[in-house]
Amino acid sequence: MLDIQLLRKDLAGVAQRLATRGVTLDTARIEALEAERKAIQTRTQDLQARRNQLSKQIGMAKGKGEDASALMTEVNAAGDELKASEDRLAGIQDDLSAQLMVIPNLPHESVPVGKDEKDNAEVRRWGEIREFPLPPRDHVEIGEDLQLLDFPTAVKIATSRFVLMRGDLARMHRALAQFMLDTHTQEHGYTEVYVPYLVNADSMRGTGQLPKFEEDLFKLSNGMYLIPTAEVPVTNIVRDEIIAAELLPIKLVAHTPCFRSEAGSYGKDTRGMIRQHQFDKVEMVQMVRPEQSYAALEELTGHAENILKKLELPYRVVSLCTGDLGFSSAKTYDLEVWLPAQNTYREISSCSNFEAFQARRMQARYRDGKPGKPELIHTLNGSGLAVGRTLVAIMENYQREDGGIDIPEALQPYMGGKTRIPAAG
RNA sequence: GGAGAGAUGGCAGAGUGGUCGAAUGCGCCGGAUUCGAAAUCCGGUUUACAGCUUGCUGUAACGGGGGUUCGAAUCCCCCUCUCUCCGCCA
Repeated sequence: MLDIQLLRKDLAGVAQRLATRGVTLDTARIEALEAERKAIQTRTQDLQARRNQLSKQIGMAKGKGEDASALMTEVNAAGDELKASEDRLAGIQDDLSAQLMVIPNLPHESVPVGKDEKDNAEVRRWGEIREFPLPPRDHVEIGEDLQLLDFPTAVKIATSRFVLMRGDLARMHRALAQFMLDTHTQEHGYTEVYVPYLVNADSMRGTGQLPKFEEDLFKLSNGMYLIPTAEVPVTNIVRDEIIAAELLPIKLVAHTPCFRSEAGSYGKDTRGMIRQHQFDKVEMVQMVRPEQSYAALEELTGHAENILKKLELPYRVVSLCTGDLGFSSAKTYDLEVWLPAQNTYREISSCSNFEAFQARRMQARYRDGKPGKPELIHTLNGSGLAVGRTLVAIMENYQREDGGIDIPEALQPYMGGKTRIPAAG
């Protein structure tokens, strides 16, 4: 959520910055609503003040045993107008806040201006792309040949966009999550948290999934939602809290399943594990002082990169352009891992600074100990990493000509010392 | 699932229709005392929003929503959550 004060002060400027995201702000409507709000609110508060004053006098008069009927007549006379004024004000404020809730964040000045993913700016590359003597096979072929990856059975149990893993592949999937968690907690200073996988609507509003993106979520019959990312439960830990300044920055990491309806992605990535309704992810979240959030974004992105480096997977870092930025984000770096079978880089992590956008929705603030009002914190998060896609990347980059898969050295301790998933015999 | 109790400020906990944003205690901040500290004493200490002379004034908020009333923390209705006992259960 944007700061309403900013919209009042510089509506044209806000509209201009939103235009770089391809969003058109109905400034005339907002201006009209805001003008009416101001008039009605002032009027309402004056009427309330008058009523309070008279009611207090009635109380005092009755306390002294005096007749208060004249006062009561007076306060009754203004009753209808007050009620109408209050109702009108509530209506306008609901309308304004509903509009405010669907306005995306303003891009940071360092974000490249562009229309869509084609305008994203590559920041750096890391790692050497392996040469294959024969055309590299994709993870589906590799996994199915090994009989460790099974899509038809998952479809039978559930529906499409689910997967069943067996044996060493299921184990490597688990090992990856453990490896990531250990790295972030032991080397990067994060505290591991275990969180609910179902959340309420308030939490979804807090991080920005609601009200605008309900169709992307799985909603349960009791009104709760399956989390699309650990960002939701983890970030909402600080909702409605005032944090002591010395506790910042807060750095949390969680491993959770993620559930996405993938509405609107029909026909996209239908093959394999790239786009699933259910996938695991290790997510880093930071809550920081505002002046530190951009340094924190670089740091957090580096933490995600570290995982790829340890696994020796080639990747590149991309700064999303204004048109490709997520709803709540002010700036996002995507990490894209090399997938040899697709002969391209594919997103494996997304690291974002939300500035105060989520904090304002969540009323997540901190206090310095200095006098004055508590201030909104800044929130960040990033995948560290998407576990399923990391598994895909390993399968494809570490595939052997005999059909087996080498296990990256960093992962071997988590696989009981095994160095390879052997070819099917 | 059955029975009961409850939800008030950072915490504990009073308050059952009127000058209550809310006693008291703890905590926290400032000051006094002290060589310094503890103890003690004094003062301060919620948040959001609005208006304008930016420091004041006003409005709202006692789990959430609705209602009664001139006036609601207090009365009524609905919802949510928490706790205790019993049952069931990973």
